[in-house]
Formats: sequence, C-alpha cells, structure tokens
Amino acid sequence: MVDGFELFTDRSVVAMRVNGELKDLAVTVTDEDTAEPVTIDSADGLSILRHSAAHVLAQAVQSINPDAKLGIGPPITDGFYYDFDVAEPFSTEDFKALEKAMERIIRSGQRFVRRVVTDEEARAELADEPYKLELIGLKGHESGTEQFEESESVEVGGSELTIYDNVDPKTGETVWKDLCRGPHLPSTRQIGNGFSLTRVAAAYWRGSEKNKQLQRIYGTAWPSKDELRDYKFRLEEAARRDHRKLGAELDLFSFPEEIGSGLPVFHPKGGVIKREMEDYVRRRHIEEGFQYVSTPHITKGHVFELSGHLPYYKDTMFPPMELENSEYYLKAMNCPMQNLIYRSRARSYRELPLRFFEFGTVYRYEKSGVVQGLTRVRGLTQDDSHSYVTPEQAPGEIQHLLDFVLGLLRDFGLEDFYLELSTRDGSDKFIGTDEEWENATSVLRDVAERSGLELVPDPGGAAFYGPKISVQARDAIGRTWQMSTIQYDFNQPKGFGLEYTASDGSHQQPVMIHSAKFGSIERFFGVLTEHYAGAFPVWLAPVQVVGIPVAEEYADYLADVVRQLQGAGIRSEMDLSDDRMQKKIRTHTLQRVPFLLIAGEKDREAGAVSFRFRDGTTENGVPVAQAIERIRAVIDSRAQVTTAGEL
RNA sequence: GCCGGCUUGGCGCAAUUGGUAGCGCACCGCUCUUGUAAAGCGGGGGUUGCGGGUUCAAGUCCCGCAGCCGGCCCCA
Repeated sequence: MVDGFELFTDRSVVAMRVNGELKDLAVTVTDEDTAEPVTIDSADGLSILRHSAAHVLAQAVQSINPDAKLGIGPPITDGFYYDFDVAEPFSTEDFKALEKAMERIIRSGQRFVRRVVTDEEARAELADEPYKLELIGLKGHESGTEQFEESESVEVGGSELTIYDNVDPKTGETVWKDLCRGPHLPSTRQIGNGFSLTRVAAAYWRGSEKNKQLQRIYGTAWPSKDELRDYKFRLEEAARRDHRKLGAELDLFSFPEEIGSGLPVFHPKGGVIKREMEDYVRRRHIEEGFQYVSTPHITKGHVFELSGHLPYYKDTMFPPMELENSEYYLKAMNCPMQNLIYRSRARSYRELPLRFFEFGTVYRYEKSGVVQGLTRVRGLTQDDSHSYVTPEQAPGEIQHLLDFVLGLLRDFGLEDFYLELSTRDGSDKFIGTDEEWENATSVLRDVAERSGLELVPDPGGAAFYGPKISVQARDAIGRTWQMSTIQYDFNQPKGFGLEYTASDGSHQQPVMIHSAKFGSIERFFGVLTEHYAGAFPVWLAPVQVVGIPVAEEYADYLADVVRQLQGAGIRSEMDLSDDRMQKKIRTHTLQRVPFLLIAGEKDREAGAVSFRFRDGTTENGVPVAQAIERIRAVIDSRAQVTTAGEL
C-alpha cells in the first residue's frame, strides 16, 4: 500500500489515473491496481489545475464577500469559471483585488484534502450554500428524470459525495471547503503564477433561462507564466484576425445602424470577394449537375405550413405583413419554394436525381443578444440546394454531395475537417416515425464513415424534419467553424405531396436532400477573412495588383503595364497619388494587395517590372509579358501567394 | 431576450473634482518626387449615438431607447 506521492516523485505529476479513474495523489493503491501518472501539462492535468484554480477563486471571492453563494466552478477549454450568487455583479475592476487574494491563497500552499460525506453531513456543512444543496438533492435522484449536466457532475458526479477541504499547512486548520468530485492538485502552490482572471458574465443557474442568473467569473490557468503569455498572444492573434476589425480596415463591409442590427452591407471591395465566391460556387454547382433556380424573398405563410416550419420557427421569423387578407412572411428558408418548383409539373423517375440550387437570401429574427459580426446575422444568403431522389438513390446522392462539399471547401483553402452527425433525441420536436429516422440516420452515417473523417455524434441536433451531417472546418489558427450541412428529409416531400412516376407507372414519393456548402455566404466570408487574416488568395483579393512608379516619370510606362493586366482580366490599379514610393508601398501592403508592381529606370529599360509581395520579399526585373502570365496563372489556379517564390 | 460594459470627426484615441471639445491617421490644397513599410507646409471636418431630465453650466450626473462588445439562453 503506497500513495501517489511515493509512486510518482516527479513534481510535474499532479494526480494519477488508478484503474482508469482520475484520483488524488493522496489516494493509496495496492499492487493489484494500475496507477498511471497525470502530469500538469497533460489534458487531464490542465483540467485539474484549472479546476483547482476555480476553487481558489471561489475562496478568494468569499474571503472578500462572505455573502457570495457558490454555484458551480468547472474547468473549461483554456481555463475555468465559477458562478456566484451575489447582490452586486462583479466588474473587471474587482479582478485586481481578487487576483491578489488568489495569490495569497496560492502562496500559502493550502492542501486539497478529500473527505467522503453522507448526504446528511453534506447538507449540514453546506447549509448556507443553497445551490450546493440543490446539487446534493439532484444526486439523490440521479436515477430519476432530472439529470445534471457534465459541468455539474464536476461537483457531485462521483460515486460518493465528497467535500474538499482547503487545509492551511502551518496550522492544519481547514480554511475553506467545497462540495466537489475532484481530483485536485496536492497543493494550491502548484497553481503558480500562470493564472489570470479574464472576464465577467451572467449565466443562468443550471443553464436554463427559467432560472436565476448568477454572476460568472472566467479565468485562465497554465502550468507556467510563459504558457500564460503564449495563451494571451494567441488571443491577440485571434483579435488581429477578427473579421469585424478587418472588414472596416480593408473597407469590405459594414453594419449601418440605420439599417438595423445584423444586416450587413458589402462595400465594393467586399463585393468583389463575395461575387468571386458566388461565381465560383455557381459554376461548380452547374458542373455537378445542379440547375440554378431563384425564389422570392417573401411569401404567404401557407408554404411554411406545408413544410411544417411555421409551428417550430414562427418565433424566429420576422412577424408577418398583412395585406389583401393574406399574411406574408419574409422567408426564413428556401426549401419550401424549391419544392413548389419541383411540383410545378409531373416528374418522372427518369429526371431523378433532380437538383436545384440557388443563392437564397433568408431573414431570421435572431435575438438581439446573439447577433455577431458576419457569423450571426439577421439576413443571410444560403448557397442552398435540394436534390430530389428515389430512396434507392439517396446514399449515392449524399456521397456525391459530401465529396462535392469537401472539394469546394478545399478550393477555398480549408483543408482540415471533421464531421458531425446530428440526430434526434427523445424530445417531441422531431416529426416522422422511428423507422424513418433510423433509416435516414443510417444512410448518413454510412456515407460519413466511408469518408474516413472523424465523426462526432450530436444527439438532438437534427432539424425537426430529419438528421444531418455537418462539416466542421478548422481555420489557420485551429478554431473550428460549422460550414456545410447535408440533411436527409423524408417529411417535406410528404407535406408538399411531391411525387414522381416510377417505371411501373406508380406514383412514388421522392426523398429530398438539403445541402448548403458555405452554410451562409456572409458567414463563410467572415471565416475566410479570419482564416487568411485579410490576406486572401489572389483570385479572391479585391485588388490584385497596384502599380507604383519609382518616380512620376515612370508612371506612363507602368500605366501601360497596368492596362495590359486589366486587359488580361486582372484587377489592377495605378497609385498616382503624390505620396512617395515608400508610403505607397506601406499603404497597399497594409491593404494586403498581393502584388505591388514597381518600375523605375532599370525596369523601363529592360521592359520589365519589379514585384513586391505581401511579406516584403521582392523579385526584380521580371519581363512584362512573363509577369502578366504568371499572375494570370496563380489566379486561375486559385493559389495563395504571399511571398517571392510562390508566384 | 437576460446580465455587465461601452458609444467623442471616416478610423484609433484624449479631455483634472460638471465650466460651451483636442491629437494622430485618413481626407482636401500646395510644394517636393529615381528603387521596396510613413516627405514638408497649410486647410476643412464633431450641436460628443438618439430622446428626455438635474444644474447658472453636462462629453462628464440621472432615466429611457438604439447600436456595439463580452458572456448566458438560443442557433432550421
């Protein structure tokens, strides 16, 4: 019988995994047990560090405000939070004092000591903590209908109820305690100085808007100060790429307050990017057998009754306009109208798969608090397609769509994906029979699995009418975004009475498969902006070439080159302002223009131009014809060029 | 929608305890112009998001609304 401290003397070991379960180092193990070390820089170790930091935060809060009632305090990605019920919300100005109090606790080297308690003991000890009492009550009814969330299981999720005492090593006195499953670091000292409080927010108790809002403090914690600094640097890098900031700096789009929240306008430069995206996607759809269609922005409500949307989504649609005894809605989805195109005449099995595609602009009344940049808007354009197929054709069509979608995302420079399979859960919002759902889900799952990509289950995430695969893409700094979706729908064809005549003359119901490749153009625009940090691949760059003469005398020579570039369909401009050359270079470099073409005496003599690339590298004396040809080639190949050698 | 914070010329910021708004960049004009990230001088531009209120006096204080930011809830 030994404990973890004897087993693992390396000080970076903060806990251990005994027979697969995370345990404190203070736990004793026998020869029969398998015990593996958990180091502070492992995923488990970081969670333990952060969870312990959350406890220290809670202790610090209660040391300053003894009336603060404790909610929950789990570790999260990159950090932790703790919820408190307090009379006055926290402000970031409280952070200084709180961090100071935390430092004191950390330096005092309090031990985290685990203690098993009965329900009654816990209730007695935590009589002043109403939220903890509620959690104890929940644990008692674990087998009942009410389940607690993963974040709450951090408090009471273990097989037995435990309290962690924070014990002062000098006096042996318990200075603070919290209901907690653990494990924890052996000592607060191991939190070190790699932590920081980051933000305050309100959060509903137990995640339900029916409950009271508690005040949440977020923090981050790392094994060392250096790692904390790296983390802060990563946040700055993300801020530098923020599409809302770049959108203004690069004059791409704006959100005029006069128009309303979540309703973007695209400026000329943003318009170039958007149009290139749309043109390419339209062309690819046509190549993949889709027919381009178009539907209006408003409609009588009846189509959304046929589709079944209205009872589910009325609240998130803009309210109807009443005219000539009809209620007209701004459309929130395109599928019902495409169904009407399908239904406009009799269809034969020979036509299937029948594939419609449009850029459909839809309007959704997103709650004011969720609107954000281009990623969550109230007016968005979907590159929306619907494939009408026989049930037998569905697997092949889904395969076709998935291949198409992934290829398209790669064409835009996104390479790293995983898939999510959204299915129904026990909730009653889903329509259709169990058998229909099982069949649809298994068709999607088979295709998803064949892709070889990681597949993450998302129970309860399906649309009310059917399950879906969504493609999640990782961007240049590792964040993931939901992009494309492929949905299997057996319900709307029923609602609209869609049919085709089979080879035996019978009338059959098609399956419809919804698919959006970008998801929404606006959102994809935002994601690309952040992925490229505004330095778009040449084919998408609003301005591809700027001509900068070394001195006025060479303006005519260079203007002729620019005219030739324009003639080759390359978006090119001359900078004829009276700024000096260096200033012009700075201006257009900040605008992320891929190619600055510079010409002076040497170039003019040689019939050449000199390139300066976005990273400051150069290639001088390139013959004009060759320059045009090389630029044209990287546009056509949709290549990214940021430095000499890539052209 | 909920909680908190923020809102000053196109952009980024400044204005001691309330005493009728400044700076940089950008913009306009003039002068200058020879090799790879900011030439010089001059000029115009803001009823401080909108609407009320307190006060002799409000960018500064109070109330309401809008927009934005960070979270929560939500996300077809």
